[in-house]
Amino acid sequence: MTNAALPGKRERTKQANRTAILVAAREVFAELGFGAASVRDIVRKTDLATGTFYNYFPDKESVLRAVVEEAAGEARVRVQEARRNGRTLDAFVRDGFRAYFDYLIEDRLTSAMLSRNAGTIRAMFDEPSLVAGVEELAEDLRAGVAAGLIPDHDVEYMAASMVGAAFEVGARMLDSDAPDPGRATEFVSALFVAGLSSRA
Amino acid sequence: MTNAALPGKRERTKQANRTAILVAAREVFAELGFGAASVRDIVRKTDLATGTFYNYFPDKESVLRAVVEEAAGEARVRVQEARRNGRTLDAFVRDGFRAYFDYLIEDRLTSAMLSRNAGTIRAMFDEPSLVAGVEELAEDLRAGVAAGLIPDHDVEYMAASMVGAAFEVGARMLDSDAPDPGRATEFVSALFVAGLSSRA
DNA sequence: TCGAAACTTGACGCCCCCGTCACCTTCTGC
DNA sequence: GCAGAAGGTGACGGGGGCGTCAAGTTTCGA
Repeated sequence: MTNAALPGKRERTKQANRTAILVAAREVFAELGFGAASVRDIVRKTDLATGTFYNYFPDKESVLRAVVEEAAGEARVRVQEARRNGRTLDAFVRDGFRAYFDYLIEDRLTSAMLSRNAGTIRAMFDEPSLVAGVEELAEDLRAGVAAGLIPDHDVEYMAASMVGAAFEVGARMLDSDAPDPGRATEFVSALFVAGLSSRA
Repeated sequence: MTNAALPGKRERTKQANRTAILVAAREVFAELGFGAASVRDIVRKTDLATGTFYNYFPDKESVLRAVVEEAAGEARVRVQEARRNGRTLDAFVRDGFRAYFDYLIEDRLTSAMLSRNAGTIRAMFDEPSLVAGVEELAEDLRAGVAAGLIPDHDVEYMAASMVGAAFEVGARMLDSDAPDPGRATEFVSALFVAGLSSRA
């Protein structure tokens, strides 16, 4: 009866518990918002006991950190990979937005949790980059500028406006009955390709 | 000794208390976030007693409603007025953004409170318009389209991306040591004027 | 097979918040 | 100047969260 993975039961349970907490936390934070959520709310969505929670995380905030790290990490990786392949301004912009919108749709719960708590996350992790990936976009933009792909304008504001627009348009897209990432991508891409290239 | 306003003392005190609660609440919500804030946190910032709070508002949520209504109302009025005067696409866009960025700087505490709790507010008032004024912008854009001022594209996404970009760029602007609304306005305006007019 | 180590459990003590309400102070109109 | 109304006050009962820890259960390795 050892049709399980290689690691011993001990290890597997640990992993499962940790994951259960993370999953429950994501739900709770999405529904109630971080501030209103309690450790007990999370534990209740789990079949663990209160005490067990504290074997895995010292407090509510740490769980948020873990949840956000996981989620934002995934989103950023995808978007960044998509962008890396762009050989033209158009591709760079379009592929990045597309990856982002696709992710929003793929993991609605996580994106709901992130947008619900964006303000808190911003305030908590003083690297605002973590939340929105603004800093990384800025990096990529700088690289693009250096490569002559992108006109040299205020990169900070460029990144900020792209992230802001994507966030808000993404929220609208998710609100609709039949989210269409293609349309969202098309809209935002056209906007920025024109807006960025036409600068004096 | 009646050098006060016309209304009786009773009335004046009522007004003062209500305002004191609103002011305290704004601070508390900005610092702690709505979810983590308690009615007592608010009351403590005031020289009123717990019971008094409940003479003015039935609960925490109502205060948030009042605070947001006040704040968002002010911001929207300004932005809308600025936009109304725009006779060209350029003026419409530029004046609106300028009014928004000016307001951010003028009332930092309120804007901090709004951005800190944007997610909660969105979730709480199902009219997302209240928060961001997206709907109103969309209205204005529609009017602009009808008047031939603005090219006819997806107005919803147009509004969403403008609001999102303004929000994010505004946040960046406030982060800097010497916030420059002129620069922010210039950047975002150029982006959207180009982006919006160049559509096929 | 068995004993020790690893982990889980949930009750416990402490703390704080909620909304109320009987009592007191202040204002107002006569 | 006074009586009654309006409004302020803060202690109170009830509820629930927090983090801990002694006792119980499971896993592991020899």
